[in-house]
Amino acid sequence: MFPKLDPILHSELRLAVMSILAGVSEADFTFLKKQTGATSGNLSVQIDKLTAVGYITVEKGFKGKMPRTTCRITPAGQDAFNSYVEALKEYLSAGQ
Amino acid sequence: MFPKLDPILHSELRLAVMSILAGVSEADFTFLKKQTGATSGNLSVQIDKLTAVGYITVEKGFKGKMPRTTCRITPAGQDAFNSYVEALKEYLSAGQ
DNA sequence: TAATTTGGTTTATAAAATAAACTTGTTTAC
DNA sequence: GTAAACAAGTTTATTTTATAAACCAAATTA
Repeated sequence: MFPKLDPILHSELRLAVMSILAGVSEADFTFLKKQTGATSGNLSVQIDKLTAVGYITVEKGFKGKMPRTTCRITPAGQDAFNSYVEALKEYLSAGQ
Repeated sequence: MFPKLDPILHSELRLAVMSILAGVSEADFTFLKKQTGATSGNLSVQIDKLTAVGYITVEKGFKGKMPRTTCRITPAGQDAFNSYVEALKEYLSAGQ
């Protein structure tokens, strides 16, 4: 009845990051930080976790002289996000 | 952009319990255990948490000689559940 | 050149989820 | 009648997580 929710996605900040990345081709660290309102430390940790499971890729480069960390969702990440949305619907459609 | 998700509801088992209780007038411990597939210990703890914040009420009685724990959602619990669903939609509707 | 800001990472702490162990009482088998 | 198994939970302990605090290096500004 209740499908298991992917623990990687069932996290407020990681879900917000994935939600943003699902809608754009790429987003950098500072953009994600502004959009989510997260602290740098928390965002850094959660980006690492999403990278570790292959849901996003991280590219480090420079914008002028300043470091820039660019994130992109992977096909596996898109699939996982879609599945998570479907699974959640089972929970939210109570009593229907 | 991303609303804060109620941490009490953003938990797989508590959300499943609330989802069930949102659809019925009452449900007892063993029913919730079967439907969710949770262990007794975990279910007991999560029911306590939902009770502590006033999202559900618990009534202890007997069915014959056996103890019976009956749970019901409160109006505050219904409101919180509805708000949580709305908040989650903001996260799930990525790129739309 | 000193202070501040940017863009992060690493480490520490607090909170949560979960499972394992235990309790109390009941039913069933011998 | 009593020992074993089961029902319905609770309590406690352990493992993960989430989050914040502290830190760092380089760049910019005063």
